[in-house]
Amino acid sequence: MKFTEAQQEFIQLWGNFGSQWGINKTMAQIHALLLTSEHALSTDEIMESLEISRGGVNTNIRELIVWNLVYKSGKPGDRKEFFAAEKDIWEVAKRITRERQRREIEPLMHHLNRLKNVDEADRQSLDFVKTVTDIERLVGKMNKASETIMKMEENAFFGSIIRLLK
Amino acid sequence: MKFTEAQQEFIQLWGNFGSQWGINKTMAQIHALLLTSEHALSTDEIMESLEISRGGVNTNIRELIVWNLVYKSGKPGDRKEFFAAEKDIWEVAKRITRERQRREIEPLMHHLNRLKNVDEADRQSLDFVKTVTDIERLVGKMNKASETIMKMEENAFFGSIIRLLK
DNA sequence: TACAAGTTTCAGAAATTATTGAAAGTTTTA
DNA sequence: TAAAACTTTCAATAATTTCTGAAACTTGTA
Repeated sequence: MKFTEAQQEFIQLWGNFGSQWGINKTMAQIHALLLTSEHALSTDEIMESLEISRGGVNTNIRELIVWNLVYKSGKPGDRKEFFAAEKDIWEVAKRITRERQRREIEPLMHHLNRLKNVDEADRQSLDFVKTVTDIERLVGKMNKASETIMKMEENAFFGSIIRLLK
Repeated sequence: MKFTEAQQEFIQLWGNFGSQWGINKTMAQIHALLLTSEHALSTDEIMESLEISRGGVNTNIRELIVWNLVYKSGKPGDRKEFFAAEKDIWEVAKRITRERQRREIEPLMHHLNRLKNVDEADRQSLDFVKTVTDIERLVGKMNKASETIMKMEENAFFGSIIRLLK
């Protein structure tokens, strides 16, 4: 399989997978394209490569920048903006986790916690509070676990460096 | 806050949260309703409670049954079907994990693996293979971690039982 | 300052996804 | 066996999400 062919498949795959998880398909595709591109690309190059409009590229790139997965990268002697993605997958995962934490987990936790103020005079409330509390614990653990994995990987990285230096 | 009020909020919350994660909103709402209902509900009761059509209830309930989160529960002397949800949150999480594993993670892993057959003569391929391999490792670890959490919880449960028996 | 090059925005169009409701199908009862 | 009670399906419709493209805006250049 040629590289460009594999890259195209990867872009497709990432796009579909992303949209199953509530991430805009085009955003995921642009991310995949930049992730597997040797150098930074201009808006026009992205437009051509993925056959999407200028507006689409712009909107999605900006969102990727908010997620801290993509950054602008100027090219000397060119007035256009070029874009490149963070390439370290563990760093990518860390940033996605961080953003979802901020956008989804924290508000969810907050709402769940509020729901525990249910009037305990109601008979069904005891079970309800237990359910809500269990969900809180579950979400909390899941969240902490993904952080832990990323930290472990960091340590593994340093670990191997240190091993090399010995 | 009254129980019914809290329950309604919970249903709303769960529905919105679900749809952010690629789960049909109505399905998540029905799940939330059953999760916090004392006894099994009929199709008509669900229709009324969530103001959705008969078809909608039927389709989504069937999907919840496929996910193994809800089961049919007959009532003696009544011809209607009643539905109830698995209440143990850790069991719920285990079943969701299992289903996503089957539907999403496995196909993703398979595709990623195939992409590693990229022609290494192409210069960019080396980096590409590294990226794909790293994603595979990441997804694998994430997946294993969620299994581990659920197993730990099981052990904690047995652990406390055993402690009680001593 | 005026023009050119590039970026951003956003109203409307298109595509996708979810929902309804009524007809067809199934099961139970008498 | 027929009718009643209930469930399932799915074409049509509605709601939501995404995308386009051209106008407005911004920035750099001469």
